[in-house]
Amino acid sequence: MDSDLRITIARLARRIRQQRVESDFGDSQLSVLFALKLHGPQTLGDLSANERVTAPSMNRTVNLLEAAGLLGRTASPDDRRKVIIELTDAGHELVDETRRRRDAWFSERLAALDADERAALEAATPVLRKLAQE
Amino acid sequence: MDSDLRITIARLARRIRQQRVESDFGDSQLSVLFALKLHGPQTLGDLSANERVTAPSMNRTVNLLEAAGLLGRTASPDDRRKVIIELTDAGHELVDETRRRRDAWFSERLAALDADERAALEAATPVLRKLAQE
DNA sequence: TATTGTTATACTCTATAACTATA
DNA sequence: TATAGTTATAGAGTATAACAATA
Repeated sequence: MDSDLRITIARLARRIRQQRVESDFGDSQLSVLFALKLHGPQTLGDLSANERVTAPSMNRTVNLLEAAGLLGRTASPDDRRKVIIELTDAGHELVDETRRRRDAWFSERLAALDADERAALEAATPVLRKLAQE
Repeated sequence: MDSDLRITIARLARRIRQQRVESDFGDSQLSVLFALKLHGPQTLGDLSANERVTAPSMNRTVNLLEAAGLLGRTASPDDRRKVIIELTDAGHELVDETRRRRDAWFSERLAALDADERAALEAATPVLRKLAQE
């Protein structure tokens, strides 16, 4: 039963990811933009730790996003080894728009459920969030 | 609220994926092996359709798995354009072992939940599965 | 002609190892 | 020396376009 839920989650996540509009950025890029939107400016180390990705990997993603004009780097005033990364206005806009787009597919699916099914999902959401933490 | 659940699922799937032992194969490779274990021998077209991946992409994954000795190709007797793909004994074994390993992390998390939380997950599992389909 | 599988090519995301600059 | 970030390089997974073999 455990693996039943585990596999179901993996498959659903895959289906969500596949709902990608042509002009969308990749999952990792969006995930970084969302993290910056939610938690504000962060160093590269913060980002890589929170996304659980190596620093070089995060650096590469940040490079792409910077080239796309969605975020900016500024040296930290107190420790010049550190680099503060924050969203540009375009970055903020893209997050908002992307969220709307990604929700569309998922909302349609939810709308097709009955009240009991939706209630079950609502009750499970905080538990799933707890599992995802740490 | 919709996007809350959607993002939670994406994050949890990511956490599960990260619980990967060094010797593990990638998600896509495992997913193919699991599909073959569950539904038996299939053509490349079947696999790519069910995994919702293009044929060249699936072909590449199948090549890696074949080279690793986990599955084999045989020409279909009735239509020689088709190629039947099936698990080798080593493939079957690997699926069984991998399932045990992957469950370990997830089971630990589930064990830390209380009865209500587990009940909420159990109730939500069929709904999540429904969302993941088609 | 249409379908099935394959090869060629390219891009994203990931990693490890080695390097630079700062503390 | 240690830490923060970066560059170099490599491998997996994805895609589209073009091709071969078979129907």
